[in-house]
Amino acid sequence: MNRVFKALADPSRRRILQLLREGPLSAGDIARHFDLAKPTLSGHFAVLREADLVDQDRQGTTIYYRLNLSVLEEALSGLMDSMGIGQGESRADSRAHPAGGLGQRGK
Amino acid sequence: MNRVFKALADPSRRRILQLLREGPLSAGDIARHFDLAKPTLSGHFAVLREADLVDQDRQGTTIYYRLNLSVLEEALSGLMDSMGIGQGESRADSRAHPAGGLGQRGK
DNA sequence: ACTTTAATTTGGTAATTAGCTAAATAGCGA
DNA sequence: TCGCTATTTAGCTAATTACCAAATTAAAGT
Repeated sequence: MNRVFKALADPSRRRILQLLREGPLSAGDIARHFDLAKPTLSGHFAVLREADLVDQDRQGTTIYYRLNLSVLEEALSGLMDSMGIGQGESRADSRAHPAGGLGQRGK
Repeated sequence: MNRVFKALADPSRRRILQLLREGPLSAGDIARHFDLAKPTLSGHFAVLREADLVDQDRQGTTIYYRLNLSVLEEALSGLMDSMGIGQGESRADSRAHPAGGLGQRGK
């Protein structure tokens, strides 16, 4: 879980996860979206894999990465719970935050 | 927003935010919960302040830190949206994640 | 066996980070 | 002003990180 937040700390890695949201992509496909050398990207993939945020899946000579959404969800959900975000009768007199914060979002 | 995720990458800092959830605490109060030197904690406070995750409020000789929940909420919410978490008809054939993910949580 | 293509591993550098001790600053009360 | 308490700033080190170019591995096709 710490690894997940460490992984999320880098903008390139967050970007990779976003790209993967539409479906699996090969390392090369992803690389095309960045201005970084492939080894650099490869390093980012390794971090994401170690955080279990993506799964690898070799197919011939190309390797596909697939988003592991549940791990991300769990980490985020865990943090939110530990912070009392989500449904938490806004604890603490920390100058109550108006409204329209998180909670139940979207349609 | 990048600063927020960078700030969240460190476990001590996440812990500080959690402590602050119950209400404002002085630097010393917080320090008591850790096995770290005060200057080290002070550094963490600075990171949290720069990410705007906490506000400072001097009162005499002691400085109180107060959680800025809305900034955290916005960052998390932003990431979730960009990832399609929350209400997103689980896009991508990425082996649909069973159920009970995030979404609308809590009572 | 050789070549090509896709991606990773290796090895190295510069920048950042987390931690420390010691010194400085800030407010307050005697 | 002196001294006390609370916290930060300064200065340093060790570890980690992001990046790259060059070399290596892996899978296929010729």
